[in-house]
Amino acid sequence: MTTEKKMETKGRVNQRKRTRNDILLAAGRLLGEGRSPTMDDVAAEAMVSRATAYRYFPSLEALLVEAPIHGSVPDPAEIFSDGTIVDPEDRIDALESALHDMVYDNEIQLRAMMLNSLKLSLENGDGVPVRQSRRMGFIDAALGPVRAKLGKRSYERLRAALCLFFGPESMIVFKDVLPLGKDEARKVKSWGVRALVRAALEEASRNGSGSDRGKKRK
Amino acid sequence: MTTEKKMETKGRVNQRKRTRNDILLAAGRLLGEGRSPTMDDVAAEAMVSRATAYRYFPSLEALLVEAPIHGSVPDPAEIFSDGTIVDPEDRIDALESALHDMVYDNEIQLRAMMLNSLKLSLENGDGVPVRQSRRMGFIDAALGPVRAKLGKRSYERLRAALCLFFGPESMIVFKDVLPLGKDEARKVKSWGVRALVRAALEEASRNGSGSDRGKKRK
DNA sequence: CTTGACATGAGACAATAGTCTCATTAGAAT
DNA sequence: ATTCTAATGAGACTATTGTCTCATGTCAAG
Repeated sequence: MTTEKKMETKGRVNQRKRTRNDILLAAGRLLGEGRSPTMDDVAAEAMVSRATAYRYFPSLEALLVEAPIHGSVPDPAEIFSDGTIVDPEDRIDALESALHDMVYDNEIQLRAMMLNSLKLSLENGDGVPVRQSRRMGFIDAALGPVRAKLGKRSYERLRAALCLFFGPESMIVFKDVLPLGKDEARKVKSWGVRALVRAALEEASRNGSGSDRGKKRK
Repeated sequence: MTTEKKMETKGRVNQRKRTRNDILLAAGRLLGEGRSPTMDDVAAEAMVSRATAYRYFPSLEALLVEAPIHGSVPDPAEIFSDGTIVDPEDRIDALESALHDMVYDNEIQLRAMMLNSLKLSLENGDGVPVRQSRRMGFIDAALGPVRAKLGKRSYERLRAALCLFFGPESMIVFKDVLPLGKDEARKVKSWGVRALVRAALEEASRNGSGSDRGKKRK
């Protein structure tokens, strides 16, 4: 306990980084082939022993969940670099459109990722897994210009609601439950995210301009 | 192959029914305690051998998926039977509140159900599984009074968007991705579904009262 | 009541997940 | 270059899933 130095920058850092990355790449490669690899498979593909793989990842699912998505992930900084899109609704809609294509292009990997994440959560039922996701950053980038207008609580509420529309989970709902095709799903999401942004902005302008005054009457 | 008579009504039907039910009840009991039981656990709880459990269910997951939902599944006809709640936003919100509790009370079963559905969709990648879900009927019941005001396309768009908020998938997003607690998730969803209903109604009243005229300018 | 088909129990078996120990290799500091 | 130690490899070990076989018990038709 007393020797609790920073293990992140201790020892042979580069070697560790390389090994960890090799394992993730190997897992991504196998997942990209549509397989459901075992830990032995991944270790062999990464030319690493199974024990080493377990030294870097606590479980097979934890590893697979972190495995990289192939297919280009759009860079929000790129979408909004030129200030051509200024209207908040349009910005959110443009982001949604880009992510919509990404999600449907990588449907199989994303389904595999969600499956592994669910397995993980069912195995250790106590803790919360907390899946990696970049969607919050994307939404922040799109909403940046109006963030100040909303107040913290209102902004976070909007962002959380938008998360329901952006992730691969929405694809599951639309495709497996409703079911709706890709284009129809896009229309629904476009309408929904625009309505939410509009509602948040209208509320803010009604209650006062800036900060958190007038939280909500309910 | 030729002796492919109806196995459903052959042999000791009652015994089979009782055994199957005992296993399901045992699984539900263990699940209700928040555990993630193994097949041995369920078999022991049902006072049945593991082999028998596998005779009735092809896998542990298949069993858990069919395990009974605890907590009463709210009956939309019951929630809205007395016309006390008339405002559309309030009706949707009341429905959401009831389903919210149901989803969080049965988290493990629902996660198991989603996991199973994902597995099926990945195994036979061609067909669409189409998961069973009652949420459409619930939403119809809550939205009934205003359905005529919206026009078919607008109504279906609203209903599809609301589906993102109502299902267990929203719990996944809020709990595993954001992460947000149960009460915070409830607030976000309450705000979101209200905003969507309001937006749909405002659009309708702006474009003309009844049917489908003025679909959308975009 | 007897009997035969059916349901079940008991347990072996292989595959995989995950843990642990100990020996070996190889990076980095000197 | 040598040396120390962090990183790795190899493999034993337990637990669980899912399959299979065979013996045993029990329901129900006659």
